[in-house]
Amino acid sequence: MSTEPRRQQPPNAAEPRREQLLNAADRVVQREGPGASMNAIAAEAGITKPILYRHFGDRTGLIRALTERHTSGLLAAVRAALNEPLERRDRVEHVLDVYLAGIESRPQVYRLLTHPESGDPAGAGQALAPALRQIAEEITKAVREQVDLGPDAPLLAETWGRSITGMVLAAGDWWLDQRPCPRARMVQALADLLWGRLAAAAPLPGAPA
Amino acid sequence: MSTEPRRQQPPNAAEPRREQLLNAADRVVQREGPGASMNAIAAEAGITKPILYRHFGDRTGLIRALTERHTSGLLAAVRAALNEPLERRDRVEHVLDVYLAGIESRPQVYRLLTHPESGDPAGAGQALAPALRQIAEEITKAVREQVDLGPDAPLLAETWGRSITGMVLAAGDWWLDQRPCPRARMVQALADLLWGRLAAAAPLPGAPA
DNA sequence: TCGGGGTGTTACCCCGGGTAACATGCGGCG
DNA sequence: CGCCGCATGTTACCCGGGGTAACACCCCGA
Repeated sequence: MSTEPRRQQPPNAAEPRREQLLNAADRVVQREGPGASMNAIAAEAGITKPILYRHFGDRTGLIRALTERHTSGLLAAVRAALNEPLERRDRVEHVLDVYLAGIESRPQVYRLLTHPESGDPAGAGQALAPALRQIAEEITKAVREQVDLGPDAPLLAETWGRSITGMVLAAGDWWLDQRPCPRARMVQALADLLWGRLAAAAPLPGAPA
Repeated sequence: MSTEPRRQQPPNAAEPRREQLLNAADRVVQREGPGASMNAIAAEAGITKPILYRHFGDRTGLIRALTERHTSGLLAAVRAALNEPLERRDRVEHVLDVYLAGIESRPQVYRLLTHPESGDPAGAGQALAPALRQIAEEITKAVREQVDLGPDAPLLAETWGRSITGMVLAAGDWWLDQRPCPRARMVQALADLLWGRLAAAAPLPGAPA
């Protein structure tokens, strides 16, 4: 490290240091996944650890900053899709498509977003990473505002927000890993599930009702 | 450690050592969550690390052994519920109830089961822990065998297996953390979602279709 | 000219996973 | 009886990763 001629990028004063560091972190995470070490990130930035800690406090601070950077895009896209003036089924399909397209285009970033990253002491092991929790809340809000669910509405909206997020997370993860079908078909499969196609389908000959 | 009179449990030769060690690990995990250190587990067993490594290879080996021990129960319960001779809606509710009851009764174990635990090198960051993947396969199988879905059946069954697992994971996790309602109501909310209640509900006054 | 803030370094601590090497107790067998 | 082998156990260590202390430098503005 110390023998190198200091930096590839000429000192670009226009870009604040913090951004440069995040860029470096980004590169490393793209390359090595969310488990990248602070040393590796520092090395990529051409510096040493303490500087990272000065800027971000601790590792989770860095990861959070990095996450927020990418979250905004996906979150905004999902939010916009949720409010598209379309027939409900079309709107839902659109949301699903936007989400899947988002994770498809930057898999490593997606891993970062979905990684619980935890290390929590004793207790709340959230199954949904913060970025996903925001999406869940977005869905909850949309359900609450757009659909008439009677007196149970608040509970149902919250439950469904989490549920749908978890459902799409698991399905998207598997889809990204296996690529069993084109995106459009995946969207259909998920929308069909939400539309009760499983519940409505006829039973097979030898099976129970 | 070394000053202790060696062990509480009298040497019960009938129970193979491995089981005793797993019991100790179990106790620690119940107490400290899935992040428990090997040192802590060894201490609980009244021994030191190398013995653990002799028996389980590495940490993931230990965790896997511990997981398999608990998985069988929940998995068997879910499988049985999936084949209960009931009306479909009742059967689904029963499965949901069995799952929620299972995670409710032993939260720390549940954390263990759902924790991806990863540390995977570059790539497949499975959103579903192995134990949950087994459940997903169980659901896939049930869907494939019980429901007529036409030519797309294989794809739909696999997609839905993962989807439903992820959905219930996320919802169950949140429910366990917040306890927003009794279990029976949660079961209803989830079954309603699968039955397309979101899709079928009337739109609210000011909202899009 | 002096001070202070941002940038940088080396060297260290602690902890947790994982291992090497050595000790001990005990059952079986020549 | 004596010896072997094996499981059980130990101490002491390595390594890598997060995190920090202490010190050095450069530049700019009062």
